[in-house]
Amino acid sequence: MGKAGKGDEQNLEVIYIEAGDRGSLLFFYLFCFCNQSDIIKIEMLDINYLRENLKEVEKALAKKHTKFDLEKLLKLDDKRRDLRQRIEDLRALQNKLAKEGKSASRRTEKAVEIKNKIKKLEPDLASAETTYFDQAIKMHNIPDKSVPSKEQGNRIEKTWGKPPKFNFDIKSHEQLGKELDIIDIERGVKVSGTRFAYLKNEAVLLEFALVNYLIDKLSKKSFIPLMPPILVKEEAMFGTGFFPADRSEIYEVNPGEDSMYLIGTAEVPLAAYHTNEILDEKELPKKYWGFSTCLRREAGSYGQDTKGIIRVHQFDKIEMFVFSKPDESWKIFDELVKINEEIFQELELPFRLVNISGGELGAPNAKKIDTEVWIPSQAQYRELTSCSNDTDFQARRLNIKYKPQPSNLNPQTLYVHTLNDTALAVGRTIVAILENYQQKDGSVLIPKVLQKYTGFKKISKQGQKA
RNA sequence: GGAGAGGUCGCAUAGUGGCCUAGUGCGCUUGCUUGGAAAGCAAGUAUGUCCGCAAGGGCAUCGCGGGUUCAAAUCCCGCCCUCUCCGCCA
Repeated sequence: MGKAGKGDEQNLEVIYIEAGDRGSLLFFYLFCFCNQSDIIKIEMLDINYLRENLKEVEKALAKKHTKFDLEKLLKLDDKRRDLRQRIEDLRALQNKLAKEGKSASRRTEKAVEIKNKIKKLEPDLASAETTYFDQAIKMHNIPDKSVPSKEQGNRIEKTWGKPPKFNFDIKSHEQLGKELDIIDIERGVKVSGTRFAYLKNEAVLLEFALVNYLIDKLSKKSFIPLMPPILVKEEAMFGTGFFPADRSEIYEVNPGEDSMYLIGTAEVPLAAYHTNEILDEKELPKKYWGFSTCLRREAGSYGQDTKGIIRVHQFDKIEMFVFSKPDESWKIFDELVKINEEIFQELELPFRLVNISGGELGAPNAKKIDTEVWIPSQAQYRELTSCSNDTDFQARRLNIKYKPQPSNLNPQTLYVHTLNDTALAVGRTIVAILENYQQKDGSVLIPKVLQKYTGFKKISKQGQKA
């Protein structure tokens, strides 16, 4: 139910329609109110940490493209804290009186007075919570020290391999796809509209070969395989940070009826897998990989990548997702990037690692390393995979914790850290293979590591397998 | 799509306005006992937040949110979720 919808036009519209259907404006207000108070309980950020490290946090957030008024946030916190304390004191008194009064079994003037005082203060607290929440929800994760600022821009951390040299006029993947009869964009558009395509013949086999190659690879690294649902509830979208920020990217199914959302990445159901759980420390880090079809509206990207299948509404992806202890997450981050490197080294595709600057970092990310692979027809490196450490940002919203083992006297639960990393964006990898492995005669060789999975070594014009 | 049932501590259950500061059983932890184990016995067994050096204490949470009341797990309203049966179906 419109949980993350506060201040979101699209969502308000949905609510309004529903309210109209039932012909009640009152319903509309009730609906909105329930909306917020439900999630308002989530502590989206560590306000005490922020309070104690204000300067540091300010400095880190300055790397970002958005400005944050931390002073205001702290003031709003002070206000709700104060009101909460006053109400709690009154309640303590009320509870005491109720206990004393049970024998008397009758109302006293003092009890009524306290009751009324509380009733008067409660709306104030509710609005203070709401104001605080509205401010807090806009906060981004705090970028790591190693993240370049917006001004510095993305930083290339490493380059591997060299772009291939061709002694003939190269073709783009859409050209190759059409001539080899393995990618059918025209009919994709006919059936589903722009940014849809059919894979056909060897491209289909190549897709499954890539997937199988990766399953083998990840199985050796003790990841737990998951086939997640691709339709999720709003809580999952909110918890992973896609709502409210990237709402326009998400397909909604039967608005107002089912209000389900199609995932743009398996990250969403993988992250939400442990929602509201306290994990056993001994099991951490918990590493998963999930295969899913991903659906994205690509709203506002009209001019970009209009040709080919680099940017489409639907594609398949294998995503790695890790729940870790806070002090291990950066080590795991490096391990994940290492896997990205290994994969492209084995596929023998030239790539570079890019440390994404604060200017482009998503709200949940503390750091992000993209792996960009050389795309010959564009004569540039393009993003194929993306590894992020979201630290406790998602864990807070999804309420995923663990209890530290050395059960000292007062073992408090802590939020886990979450990391997500594309293991394989199947469509874009096919693009990279087609273009980098193309031959003068218009055929395409298959990377050695994949040949045992495809069963053929070459895709050629007649559709003959070599 | 039609008809019903239900959501209480990790699990299972009790609880229909104040003896609930949520009982009991199981599980788990620790201790006693033992050559060791089992059994037995004893104690403990949630989360959040606030105050406090700590010990400890306040408040909230019985699916969620409102309402009634001096007092709500319990009564009223709305919502969410789960399950069962019938129908349809890969």
